[in-house]
Amino acid sequence: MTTTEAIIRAIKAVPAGKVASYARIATEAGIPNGARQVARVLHSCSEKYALPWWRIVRASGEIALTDADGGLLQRELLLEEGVFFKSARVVDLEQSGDY
DNA sequence: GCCATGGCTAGTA
DNA sequence: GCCATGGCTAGTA
Repeated sequence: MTTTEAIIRAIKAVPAGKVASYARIATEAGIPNGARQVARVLHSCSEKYALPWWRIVRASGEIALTDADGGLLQRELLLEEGVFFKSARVVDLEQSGDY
């Protein structure tokens, strides 16, 4: 299994209504400091592998994408799943983080 | 705001 | 070199 495959599996394992950080996914995939690999996979493989890309946010809970770039859509998708927000672009990790 | 981090890939030799 | 990061620090209010 390649690291990319491991990352894909880790992303798919995040349940609806929850979010995970890039670092968390990287750790799950066995790449302790591989947050940027997760970013790369999301960028290039989301469509092909039907990844729940909207469930991945920054370690702070903040949505990484700009509103114009998809951040607005991400917020909508998360709200539909019942994810709690602390502010417009920041997920409440106490309630909706980890799993 | 800076910069270390790590695997992939386009593009050169 | 790229990438949808992360953690720490300086420096402002």
